[in-house]
Amino acid sequence: MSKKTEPARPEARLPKGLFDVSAGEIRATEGMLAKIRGVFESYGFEPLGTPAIEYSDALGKFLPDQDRPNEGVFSFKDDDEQWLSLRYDLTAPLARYVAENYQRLPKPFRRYQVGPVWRNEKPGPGRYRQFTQFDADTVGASSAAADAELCMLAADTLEALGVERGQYVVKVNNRKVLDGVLESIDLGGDANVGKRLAVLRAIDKYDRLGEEGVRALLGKGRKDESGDVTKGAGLTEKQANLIVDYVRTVENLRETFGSAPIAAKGIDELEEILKLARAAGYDEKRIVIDSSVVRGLEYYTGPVFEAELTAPIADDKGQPIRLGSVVSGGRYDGLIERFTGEKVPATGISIGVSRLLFGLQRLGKYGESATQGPVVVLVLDRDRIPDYQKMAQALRAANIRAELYLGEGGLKAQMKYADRRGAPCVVIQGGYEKAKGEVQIKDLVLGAKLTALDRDEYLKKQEEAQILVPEAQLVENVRAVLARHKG
RNA sequence: GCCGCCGUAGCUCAGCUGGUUAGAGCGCUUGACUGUGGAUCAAGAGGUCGGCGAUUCGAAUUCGCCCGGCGGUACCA
Repeated sequence: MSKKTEPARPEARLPKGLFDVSAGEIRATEGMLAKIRGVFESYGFEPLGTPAIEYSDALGKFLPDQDRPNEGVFSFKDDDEQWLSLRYDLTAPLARYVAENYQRLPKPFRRYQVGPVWRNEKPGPGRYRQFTQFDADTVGASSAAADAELCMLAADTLEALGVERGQYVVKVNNRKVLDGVLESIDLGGDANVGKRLAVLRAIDKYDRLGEEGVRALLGKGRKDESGDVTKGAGLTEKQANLIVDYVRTVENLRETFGSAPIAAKGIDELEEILKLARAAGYDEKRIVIDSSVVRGLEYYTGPVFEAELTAPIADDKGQPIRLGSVVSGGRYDGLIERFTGEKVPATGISIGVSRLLFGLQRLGKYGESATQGPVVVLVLDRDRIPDYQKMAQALRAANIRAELYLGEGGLKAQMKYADRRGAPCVVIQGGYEKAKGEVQIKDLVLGAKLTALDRDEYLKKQEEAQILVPEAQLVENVRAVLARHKG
């Protein structure tokens, strides 16, 4: 009876697709967010915050027939048996916000927003169940100028983050053109919804699969390297040819498809966006028309855009990585109408912050610069902790990151701790120094450079990295050490 | 979801066709060592061999199912 049953212990583990964020990553991300924010602010967008949780039906992911939300969103019921969901993007909450506050808002309403979003999907390479988006949207403007401006914003933002011209491209297309093309191969009408979606998905994969892959998807279907089969759209060869021709070239769009009124409208809009961008100095290396851009199938109604890094990116083993788009967006004129019944034009872009950061780091734009740790005040005499605390406080008062060693270890352990924290130097005051009213300041950065062969020599040299100063001059001497190792 | 590859210590891996108490390097803790990071030396901690079941006298090793990871693919607001 002496042996009690082990208490059931939870396993310390992280749900898949979610990640802890280290100090270095947080610093890198925050630096990046600050730059993005700066650009967005300069365009006049105002910040907005909305909660992570919304009613599922407001997000538009409620399945009325099944009485529960879409599987792709994390959902749960509140006390009133109402379905709530974690937001899966920042656009749906914006639509809700605008609809709810419509009378109060200046129109056009232009806001930016940054925050985590969640998707309950299988995680993959560069694909998580929580990730950060940084959005800018203009609500209440139907003009192509609003769309053009977002493309320019995307370009400016990437450049502000250090992506050079030629290392990125903003690609623009228009859903109306796509609709017109589909119509011109007799895929209009309700009967062809399935086929239309299949064709759009195939077009979207042109980048990755090339002409051959797309052709397979348009026709009978495609088998990938692992042997998995994707069903094709079942188009005739003639239809498929037209689609492939369309995707392959942006020339002669009007001649080929202009007879369809929707397509003509879309082409007008595309040309207008391009004209505005060119007038503002954004050339064809930065903003281009790309017929293969499709984007989300559910709500985009006109122009769609995406930006990608064109510079080659490789993983640790040197294998090239297909990063995908780092900015995406488009016009969604029907999203607010869902709530109000009134048509409100809107257009926006979304930066995939996590993915972009990954890409930037791969391109060497954003090293996780190991930030300098705090100055550590060592504890030699336990009963003199108040004195040590005072020294740490004096350093803080002088705007120097400093901490008292709070562990239990001996001097050696404390040195090791300071080393690991990346401390530039430590402050030491034992009985000898105290007696003379002095402190030792040991320069750890310099000390590390003096690693000699044998112990005696090492210890001797170590002393060179250590200065003895009057206690009253602690702050200025620490500051001198810090200055020595800046940058 | 589908297809493929992989699961042995904190990390990287070894363990031949089944055969005593499962190993190495790195890392970690302690000491040699003084009131001082590194190096060296010594000692130590750390493993349900992913889990369950089957075959067998005997399974880390063979087979089945499950779980997890990676990659591809599908879906993707």
